[in-house]
Amino acid sequence: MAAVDAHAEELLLGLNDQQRAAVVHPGGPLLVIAGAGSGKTRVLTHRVAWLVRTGQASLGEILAVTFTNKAAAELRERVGTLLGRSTRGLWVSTFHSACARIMRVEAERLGYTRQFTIYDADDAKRLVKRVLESQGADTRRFTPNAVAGRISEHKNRLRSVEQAAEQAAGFYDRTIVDAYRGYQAQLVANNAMDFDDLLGRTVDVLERYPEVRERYRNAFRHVLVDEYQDTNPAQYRLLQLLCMDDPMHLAPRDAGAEAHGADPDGFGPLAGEEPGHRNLMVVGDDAQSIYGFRSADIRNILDFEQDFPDAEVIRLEQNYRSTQRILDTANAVIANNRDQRPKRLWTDQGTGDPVRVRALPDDHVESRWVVGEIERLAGEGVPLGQMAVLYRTNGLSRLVETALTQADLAYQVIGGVRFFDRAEVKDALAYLQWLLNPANTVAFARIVNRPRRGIGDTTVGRLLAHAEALGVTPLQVIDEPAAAGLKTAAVRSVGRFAEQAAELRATMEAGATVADLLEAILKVTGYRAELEASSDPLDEGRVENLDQLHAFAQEFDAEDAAAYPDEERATLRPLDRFLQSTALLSDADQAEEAATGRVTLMTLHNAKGLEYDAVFLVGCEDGIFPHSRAIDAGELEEERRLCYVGLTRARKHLALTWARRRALYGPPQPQVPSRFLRELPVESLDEQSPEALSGAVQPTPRPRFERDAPGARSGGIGSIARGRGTGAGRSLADLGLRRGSEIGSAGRAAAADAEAAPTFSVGARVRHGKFGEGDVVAADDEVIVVHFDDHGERRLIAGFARLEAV
DNA sequence: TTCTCGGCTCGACTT
DNA sequence: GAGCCGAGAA
Repeated sequence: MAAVDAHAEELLLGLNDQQRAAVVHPGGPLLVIAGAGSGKTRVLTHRVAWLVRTGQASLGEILAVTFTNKAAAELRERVGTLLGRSTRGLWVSTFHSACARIMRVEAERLGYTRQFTIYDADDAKRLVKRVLESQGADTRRFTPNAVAGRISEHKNRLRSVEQAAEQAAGFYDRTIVDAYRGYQAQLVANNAMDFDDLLGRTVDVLERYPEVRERYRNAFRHVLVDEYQDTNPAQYRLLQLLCMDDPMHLAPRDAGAEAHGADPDGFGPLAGEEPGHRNLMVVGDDAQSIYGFRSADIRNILDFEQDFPDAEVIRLEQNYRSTQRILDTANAVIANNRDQRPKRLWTDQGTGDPVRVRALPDDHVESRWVVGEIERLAGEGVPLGQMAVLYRTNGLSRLVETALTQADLAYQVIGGVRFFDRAEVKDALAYLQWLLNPANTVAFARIVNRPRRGIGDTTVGRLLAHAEALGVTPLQVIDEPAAAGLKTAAVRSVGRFAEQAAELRATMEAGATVADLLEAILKVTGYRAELEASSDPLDEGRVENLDQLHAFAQEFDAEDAAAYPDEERATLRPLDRFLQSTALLSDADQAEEAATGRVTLMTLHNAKGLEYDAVFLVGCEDGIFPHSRAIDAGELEEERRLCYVGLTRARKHLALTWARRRALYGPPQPQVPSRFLRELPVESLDEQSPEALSGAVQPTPRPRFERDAPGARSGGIGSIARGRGTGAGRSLADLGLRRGSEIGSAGRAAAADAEAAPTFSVGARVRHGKFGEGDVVAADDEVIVVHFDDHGERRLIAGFARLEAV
């Protein structure tokens, strides 16, 4: 280690032994298991500052990866404070932002231009839909949403189209692979990358081009990763490529037995050895791994020592946030998980108030109770900005918002419909995207008839087909619309659009600022005028949103003009950077600091990494939390970790509520308390809580088998049973199910493999979470009865009784 | 051919 | 409550 002067020693003041050990770690792979509230951000910031101050690395040689842009900004600021100087040159960003930045430089090697567009989930879905339609797939069975999800999973596991095709068995998988192939081709043709591509293509470019790999391996002498428990296989591979010895001979996670690097193009391994710096420090908590649905792999953190030989492991187990009662509660819940690293969190913050559980008669009363408690705590001096209401799904925020409004309390909602996801904002951004990247057909299709210009789906289809046939962009087609086979009316409409596009392109080429270009779009197209002339009261809000976007663009222009010129700036326009930053902003990035004096409402996922004096966890009902689809898919451990995340956000006050009746979609339904409530340790709860738990634990008796009159109860058992009857005589075993199989995981696997999947219906009802003891579900002509076992898990206990002539 | 309207279905978490 | 589809009007 370099000489440690007194100046550097200062950085170690106030750290506990474990934190200090992590900060001064001499080098090589390091895993810091950081329990909730154990000061991991401190460790990360001090580590970066330590590396710089002891001369082990300059700022420009450090890459720090965080989970959100906001966390990145915070990290950067705190490092700046510690060092007492500018942090220019330090790479601190999300995986996606870092990859986007690399791809802006390297994209041309892979057949994209530097102006490539980043597709968000919505854009991706639209493109998937178009591909499915063009391939003649049944989009009712293969919904764009589900298919996009499967494609995303392939990509996050770094499976190429070819690899996915090799593994595909059965009609279902093959349809997915066909969609994957078509979708990927369209992305390239559109000069666009989706979120997964940002990671995957960066891995590609590093694997295929030794000189590129060498450049980035040398550039980052130290790599630090926050929230490591939520990294996916693609991110894991990226870290291998950046840090480890001979990365081309290491097997990526989940790629099967074959080692990577055998590239058909002959790129790949260097002839000689590639020694890596191996300075990889990862920080995380396996108990807080909650992004499995995004293909995060908890094995990354559980298997770190095997993956990175002679790694050092440091545990941070002292919690500086919560009272002992809150920690006991969280510890008791997470103890029900099997797959985890054992740890004992402790605190010296004192016992604290008991945790409270309340059962309320319905969702309205629940909201009012929570708001009443917020008022009470506010009266005791807890600032509103130090209180949060958390829930599993965004839909639960509405009633709490209403109650807060009635009580005249200020609040902010994080998440829900993102600002950048609003239709009018996306329209405006799509204009910008298309002006910059005319190959972007998703943006083109979005804006060509918005505002209405008399260019309908038929015309758009012809234009796109014509462009594809010629191998040109839509921009090159609209100037001669007659060539695409359009009639006079459509020709005139498209002609007007072409004139507007030409005018806007001229404005862009003349070097207009982003804000001015945006303004030109809204004016030239008549977009704003139409909204302003509208009688729809919602359109007023839309105009406001566009004004807000304009203000955002102005702010961007000002900051961008003042920024330090570097290599990236030399080759990219401000508009490029603007679109990139808007594409990668997330909900959590909008969260304002607590000091703003407003109650915060958000999902449990968005609450990761935050803390509040008082936390209310509402909607603790089976089917909501844990979510019915998670129960169905056998993802209870992840739901439990989500619960752990929620509980550990609280410093002093923690309350959990459930409603006996709740109207979520449609009329109010009776609810059952969350199974997680039963895992809370009674010793930590107040005296009223047990009552709230004993409420309705007994399963409600239900008819064992009912067959409704057609249409009497949509989604009911009757509707599932109707219309089946092919594949007679199949047993549970034929369906890949056994007595005691968990509904959903096995059922889904069976459905995926079976050629006869269209008639497979186990879980159709289960997935909606509205079934109970004694319910009957039909699988082809088999009938399966649902029972609760001792653990309260829903399982298939018996499969019998041929269902004849339904 | 485009647009509007009523009836239908379908509902997680997110870079 | 929002998005999609088909029917019918412009």
